[in-house]
Order: sequence, then structure tokens, then C-alpha cells
Amino acid sequence: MVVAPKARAYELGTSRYERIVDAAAELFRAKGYEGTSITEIAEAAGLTKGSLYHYIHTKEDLLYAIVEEAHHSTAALGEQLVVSRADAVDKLRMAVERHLRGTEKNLTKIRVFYREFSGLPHERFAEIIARRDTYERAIRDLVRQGQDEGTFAAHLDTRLTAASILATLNSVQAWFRPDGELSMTEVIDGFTDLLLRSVGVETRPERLESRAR
Amino acid sequence: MVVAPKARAYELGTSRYERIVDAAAELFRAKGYEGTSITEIAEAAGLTKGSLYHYIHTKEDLLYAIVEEAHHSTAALGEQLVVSRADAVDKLRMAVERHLRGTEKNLTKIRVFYREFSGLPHERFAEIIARRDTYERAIRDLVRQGQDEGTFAAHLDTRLTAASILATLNSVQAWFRPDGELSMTEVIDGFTDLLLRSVGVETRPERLESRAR
Amino acid sequence: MVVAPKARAYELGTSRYERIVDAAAELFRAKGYEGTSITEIAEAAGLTKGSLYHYIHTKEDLLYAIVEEAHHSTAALGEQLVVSRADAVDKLRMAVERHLRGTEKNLTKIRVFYREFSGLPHERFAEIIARRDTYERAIRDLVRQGQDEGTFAAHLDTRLTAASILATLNSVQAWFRPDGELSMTEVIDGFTDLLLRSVGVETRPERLESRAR
Amino acid sequence: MVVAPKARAYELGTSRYERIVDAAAELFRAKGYEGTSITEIAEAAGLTKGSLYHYIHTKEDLLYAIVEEAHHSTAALGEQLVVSRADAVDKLRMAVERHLRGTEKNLTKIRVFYREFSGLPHERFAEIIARRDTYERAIRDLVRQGQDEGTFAAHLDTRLTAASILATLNSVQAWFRPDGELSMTEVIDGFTDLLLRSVGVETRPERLESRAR
DNA sequence: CATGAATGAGGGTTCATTCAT
DNA sequence: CATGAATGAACCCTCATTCAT
Repeated sequence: MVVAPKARAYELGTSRYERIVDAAAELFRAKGYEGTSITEIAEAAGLTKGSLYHYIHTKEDLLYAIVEEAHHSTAALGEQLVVSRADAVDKLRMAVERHLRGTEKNLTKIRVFYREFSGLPHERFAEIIARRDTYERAIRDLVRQGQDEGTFAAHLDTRLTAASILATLNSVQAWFRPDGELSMTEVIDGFTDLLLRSVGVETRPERLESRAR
Repeated sequence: MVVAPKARAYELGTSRYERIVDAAAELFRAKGYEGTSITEIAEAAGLTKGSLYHYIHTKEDLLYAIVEEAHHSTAALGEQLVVSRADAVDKLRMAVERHLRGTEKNLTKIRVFYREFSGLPHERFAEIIARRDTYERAIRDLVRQGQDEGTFAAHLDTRLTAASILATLNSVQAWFRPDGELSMTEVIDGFTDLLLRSVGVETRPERLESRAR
Repeated sequence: MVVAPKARAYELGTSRYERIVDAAAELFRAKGYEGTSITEIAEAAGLTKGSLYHYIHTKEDLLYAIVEEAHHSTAALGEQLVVSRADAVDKLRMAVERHLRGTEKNLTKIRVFYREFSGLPHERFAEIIARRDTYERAIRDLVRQGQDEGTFAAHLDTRLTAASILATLNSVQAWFRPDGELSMTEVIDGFTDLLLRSVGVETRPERLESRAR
Repeated sequence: MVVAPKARAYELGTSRYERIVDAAAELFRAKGYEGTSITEIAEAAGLTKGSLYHYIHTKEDLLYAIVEEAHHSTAALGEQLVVSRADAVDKLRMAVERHLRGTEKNLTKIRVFYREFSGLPHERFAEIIARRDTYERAIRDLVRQGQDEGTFAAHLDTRLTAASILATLNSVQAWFRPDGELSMTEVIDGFTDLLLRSVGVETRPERLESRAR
């Protein structure tokens, strides 16, 4: 029933509402949705439990808001791939780059999403699945385009290939740390290299002799 | 504290205890650990709530039992890779085959594991992470071995490469359906092909012209 | 409803039933009646929970049996005081001696009694109170007898005096340890001395100058 | 862990929190701690079970609060005896008076204390024992002082004498009734008389002939 | 807007007791 | 006699949500 956050919440820059959502995201990531109590969220956001309900209708609203924000970027990416005129190789490069930059930007919320999305109520869950399918289809189309253009191996099964690409990209949220040893740029370069080669595109020939692992 | 299931449970073929664990696994997969009540598990297993406690000490025990079973096969795989004398290409084939056959065999429990493992208490969680690290290291060693043998591209970063391989293999539990369009054999073949090529091994040259997607 | 232990239980020397009651007494003393589970009692007596019920009808039966044994000696003592022809001073000596020897002999069960008797169901509780009142009346009569004989101070309130005597005697179960520094003989001597003097009987005149504390 | 009642509870005169503690004390006295359910306490205090938990963290907290209040007065008494300059006879008079006035004032809570203190968790129990030991030592010192001053019989064992005094004083909670035949003043006078004489102090000589039982 | 109080449904767990084998 | 299995009632506690002030 209650879907949208209350009106006024969107208006201010870093509004109280955003502070609440961010606090909830951090807690949900660390302790899970069910493992986090409304009281904890209120405390983390600097209000009391009662006051919190001036900004939300339901605990689930918070989860929805987080999931929504987590998907904003990815959702757009699928559409861009479809309308783009680039060749498949460039599209794949673009997909890796944008997908992982999105991951970098919304890391916490995306991690919450991966942790909790299977617990979402049916309607929400279906919505998510639908978006994911759209995105996956865009990747499949990309593979087929590459095969048509002759740059991707012709024998590839598009479903498996898309699954492999998405699995690799989606896995990053689980282990990437902003202050870790690997920068996101390195991840993007490395994965682009691996994924292109996996579909049969010769890449980085110049480095093949010169560089070590 | 209480970790082991009560003794007698293990003895019979498909004992009552196993029925309970299976029922719990199915429910946890569908509704999540927190979303499943002890009463539901008891009903699904054909007992009353009180009777259930003859077989378990705690709801968490059930989750542990499931997670444990989910990991039995994978844990062994890592060690086998380390001691094997095969070359890196064969090892990678073996890893894909065994990993995914394990996924096929314990599908429900592995799905529960992926859904719930981030909510495990610290000690358990650390244990899981340790096992995963061991496995990941085995894969990294495999990649390095391939580079040493000259069959894998020398420029690969072993961490990213291992991450990509594992991401691909681990993703299967999320979408594979025993009665789906793709058989596990097809998945194994397709992923072996993609992963070998991603690390720079020329594969299936004969099919490159002949077969379509 | 169920009051008596099952018939056969009484027959053997140190029967299984007695072992059970003793085990229960020790546990009740240490953990309380409510804090002790039937399973623990069964284990301590070397049977399983199910088997235990061949010897008892109810957990409460065990408590009753313990309380009963705890009172056997004291109950008799009251009657003996009433029928005795001794003078009040000797009667008081006798009461202290017998009461505390009874405490020494049934220490564990008496401690259980003092710990749990206020939780007994009404009927049982009333029974206990009745016995206690009888005993107390015997002590009051003793005091009055002493006053009539001219050996006890005439101004004493018999109720308060009896209360004080009983309080002193009943307190021993709480702190006496068979392996402690004080032997029961020393306790008996010390309390006899104190109580006699409290009622106005000159005692131990010979030691008054010679001995230190 | 959680020991203190929630903050606001202390502020008002007869606050809701106090009403709850009083209700719990009355129930614990009548039915025992284990025998009283949280629901009953809530009902007796005029709230629902859920609301009760705004004021307490745990059922045990209620018991602690009661035990604490029960000990406030007695704890102080021990210290006063130690620092007092009075002679032993006056100190004993003071001890009886103050101890029993404390009993009178906190009768219900003290009765709960005596009924339940053996079931307290170790840490709490040890705390109580420590306080009791301190108090007992103060009484022993009082006896020794009396012996040094020459007013108490020299041969008394201080441990037994203190035990007897405390047993007498502590027994009052078990049978004293505010609306009973004996007033607390009478109890105090009677016990003072008995206890003084028990330690060898001649008392009430004038009444010896004049008054009857 | 803010909040402390109140609620009620539900959850996991314990345990004395019964009973078929 | 012995026992493992089963039961069901009760218990303590948590928590999202509502509401009067």
C-alpha cells in the first residue's frame, strides 16, 4: 500500500530523510534487514523511534528506498546499451565500465540489495526480476550483435555468456573495498580484459609478452 | 555452543532428522531464515513445535547443518586442486565440472547458504570466510600455474582472474533449475569454454566455423 | 491427587527410589526445585527421563518425599517434649540436642525444605504449618513450664521466647557444614548455653572467670 | 548485565516503575519468583505484557530491584555499628531496634529476599553474601567489644553468638504481621531482653517478680 | 515536529508428562 | 522395566506500529 516516501522528504538537499535512508542502509548491510530494529535506525539517524515515523510509513519503505536507489544506475545502463550505435566490443567495454562505476558509487546500498532482495514481498520482487531480465536481455543482445559482427565467437550460447558476464560484474559488490588494494579502475581493466577474451575477442596483444602477472 | 545435531539422528537412511533439515532448507530458501518460523518447519516436517526440539537445540542449528552440508563438496574440491598433478588447463576443467556438479547435487542448501551466510554469527561467519579464502587461493594458484606452464596469459592478475572464475561458478545456484532448459552438462561445457578462453587458452577451434549460437 | 510414591519403591534397602530422592534433594538444594529439570534428576540417578516415571508420579512427589523425610525427626521431637517428665531446663537441653542432631543427619533435605516450603501447594503448605505450630506450641509450653518451675524468668513472653529459640535452631541448616570449623557438638553446647541464659537460667558459672572467647 | 531501571522511572513520587516493583514484590512473595509470570505482574500493575517492557529489561531486573531495596537499610546498619562509639550493650539495643524497624518498613521486599536469594545468579549471590558477611562481622565485633568491656560473658564463642543474634532478628520477617497481635515495639523489647540476657547481661531485674507471661 | 508510552501479535524455547514399543 | 519420541501449554521477550500530548 504505502510505497512513496512522504512528500516533503525529497525537497531538501541532504535532507533528514536521506540521512535516515543512509543510516538504514549501513545498518541493513551490517546486520541485515530483519536483524536491524527501528530503534537502531532512529538512533543512528539521531531521532527517537516515534519521530522516525514522521518520515516513513513502514520499515519496509526504507528497504524499498534503498533498493530503488541501488537500481537507478543499473536500470539506465540496460537501456543505453540497447539504443547505442556502438559495436559490440565497445558496448561490452561500456557495460563493464558503467556497471562497476555504479557499483562503486552506491556500494552500500547495492550490497543491501544483494543481501535482501530475495526477501522482498512478491510484487517488489517481481519488479526487480523484471528489471534484471531486461538488463540481461540487453547483454544477450550485445553478445549476439558481437557474433553478427564477427568479433565474438560464433558458438557461444548467449544465455550462458550473458550469465557469466553478469555474474562477474555483480560479484564485485561483495568484495570490493574503496580503501582496498585494488582500485576500481584496475578492476574495470582486468575484467574488461577477461570478459572480452572469454567471448573470443583478442585483446592486449602488445602486453602478452612484456608483462607479468 | 550447541553445534552437533543430537547423536542418533545420523544413523538411519533418511532419518527424521534429515527430513527436518530438508524441510528447513526448502523453507529457508523460499522465505529466508528469519522469515521462517519454527512452527512452519515443524509442520513441514510433520511434527509439532515441541517435538522438533528433540532433534535440534536451536533454530540456528538447522541453519548450520544446512550450511555445513552445502560446503562439504566444495571444501574437498579446493584441496584436491592443490594436491593434483594435472596441468592448469585440466585443473580448471576439473574445477568447473566438480564445482557445478556439487551445485547441482545440493542446490537448495547452497542457495540457502548464499542467501543467509552474511547473517551468520561471527564465529561461524569467520569459519566460512576462511574456507572460502582457502578455496580462492587454490584457484589463484591454479592461474599462476597456468601462467608458469605458458598456457595462460602472462599478464593476468591472479586475484581478479580467480574472482571472475568463482563469480561465474557461484552464480549458477541463483538461476539454475533442474527442470530448466539448460542441463548442468551444458552449463559446464559452456562455462568451461568461456573461462578457458578468458584466461587465454585457445579452445574449441574446430567448432568456431561450424556452429552457431 | 498423587501423594504416595509407588508401592514397591519402599521395599529395598537403598533402593533405586531412594537414590532418586537423594539425587533430587541434592539438585533441589543447589539449583532450586523450579530450577531443576526432570531430565537432570534422571541423569543424576542414572536413568532416562522416561524410566524415572516408573518410580514417581510427579516431580512434586519428589519434593514431598524430601520434605517428609526432613520432618520425620522434628515432628517426633515435639511430641516427645510434650510427654516427657523432665524439668524445663532438661527439656530445653534435649530440644537443642535432638533438633540439631536431626539437622546434622538430614542436612541436605532440610535445606531443601527451607528453600522450597513456601512454594508448596496450599494443602501441603497447611500441613507443614500445622506441624510447625504443634512444635512451636510444645516449645511455648516448655517455656511456661520453666516459668512455673521458677527456673525461667517470669516476665518472658512465651511466643517471642519460643520464636527466638526456634529461629536459632532453624538457622543452623543454612550455614552448618559437616566439614566446617565448628562441629555440631560445639554448636549444640554453644546454643544451649546461649538459649538457657536468654531465658534466665544461670549456666556455666564455673567457666565464667576462667575461659576466654 | 542490565541492572539499572530505565532512567525516568526514578523521578516521580510514586512512579509507574515503583508501582510495578511493588506489584512484583507482592506477587513474588506470595507465589515465588519462578511461580510468577510476567503477564501477572503486568496485570497487577495495570499494563499489558508488552508495555511492561518499557520499564524493565528483564524479569530478573525486578527481583534485583526488590532485593536491592530490601537491603538498603540493613547494609547501612552494619557500618553504623562499626563506627559507633557506644558501648556494646547500647550497640546491641541499637542493632535490634534498627534491624527490626527496617524489617517492619520493608516487610514484603525482605520476605521476597529471603525466599529467593538462594536462586540468584552467582554474581548477585556473591554480592549478597559479601554484604551479609560484613554485617555478621560487625555483630561479632560487637560481641567481642562487650566481652572486653566486661559486660558480656567471657566464654562466648563470637561466631555462634552472632549467628544466634542474627537468626533471631532475621526470623521476624517470616512471621511478623503488621496487623498481628504483637506490635513491632513489643518484638523489639522482647528480643532485646532475650538477646542481652543470652550474652550475659543482667536486664529487667525490676520486672522479675512483678510481671507474668 | 517531536516523543514517551502503550500495544498486541508472534517468536523461540523449555519442560513435565504420556505412551507405544 | 526401560526408553525414545511426541506433545502442548506456558513462558519470557522483541518489535513494528499507533497515538495523545
